Amino acid sequence: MHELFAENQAFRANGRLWIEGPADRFLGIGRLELLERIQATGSISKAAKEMGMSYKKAWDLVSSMNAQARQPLVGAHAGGAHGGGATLTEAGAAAVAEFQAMQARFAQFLADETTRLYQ
Amino acid sequence: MHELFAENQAFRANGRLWIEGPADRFLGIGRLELLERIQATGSISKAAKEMGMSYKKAWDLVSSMNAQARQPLVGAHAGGAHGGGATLTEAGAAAVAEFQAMQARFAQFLADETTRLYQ
DNA sequence: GAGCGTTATGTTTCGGCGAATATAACGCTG
DNA sequence: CAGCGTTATATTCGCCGAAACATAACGCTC
Repeated sequence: MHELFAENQAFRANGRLWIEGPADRFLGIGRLELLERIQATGSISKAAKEMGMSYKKAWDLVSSMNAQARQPLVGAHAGGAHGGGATLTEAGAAAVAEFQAMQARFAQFLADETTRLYQ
Repeated sequence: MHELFAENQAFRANGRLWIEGPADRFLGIGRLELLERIQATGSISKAAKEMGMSYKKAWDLVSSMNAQARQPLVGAHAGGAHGGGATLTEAGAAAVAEFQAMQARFAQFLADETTRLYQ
């Protein structure tokens, strides 16, 4: 394949990976990062702000994930001590861990394919 | 992970794969199909029509690929016997073959990951 | 009970990308 | 030399998905 490319060896394999259900996307790289930041901040709105995403969009994503999973991945409540908050459920933490592992295997796949481009 | 999903086992790993250069995407599943159809029909406009794509978009894609490759992947000429036409160059045929192989490995990766979701 | 920051949800606005349209040139055929 | 189907390229139009905006409710604190 390297024979095909213009001089500099800056070509590489890249891609996107996700898990999808019958109706909708379930988990992808963006949703993963959102879950990670909800875990870190204890808040959907803080997580959204960190990612430069509107609260509404973040909430829609959380809603989609919770609707598709057998158990909700995120637990949230309005009002109270600091206005409310959100936390990852046990199921949410498990989903994060498993999709991180899947992402890691995908990164290795992409690295292998990039290597193969030049061998 | 299966513990997480709602009843029916309709969840699966899915994704997109492509080769990118320093400035732009070089080859993806859409560009691959376009090249295959150019090879089959001998025409950019026929290939575009088969894919429900405007000629302009198809031509832009061909132009992008030709610009990034050391040798053009598609040779085209206007006028003549049947108005003109386009064919895959030797480099184009090689690119198609190699990216098809990469796609096949990716399909296997996705199948493995989908299996893993339920094991 | 007023204030705060959050969750929760609907409505409106906007920008970018693809689609559609337009035009020219090419070179064989009849 | 008129006609055809194609390549080649610029410009305009339209739509849809994302972003922005708006509003309500919640429950703790002071």
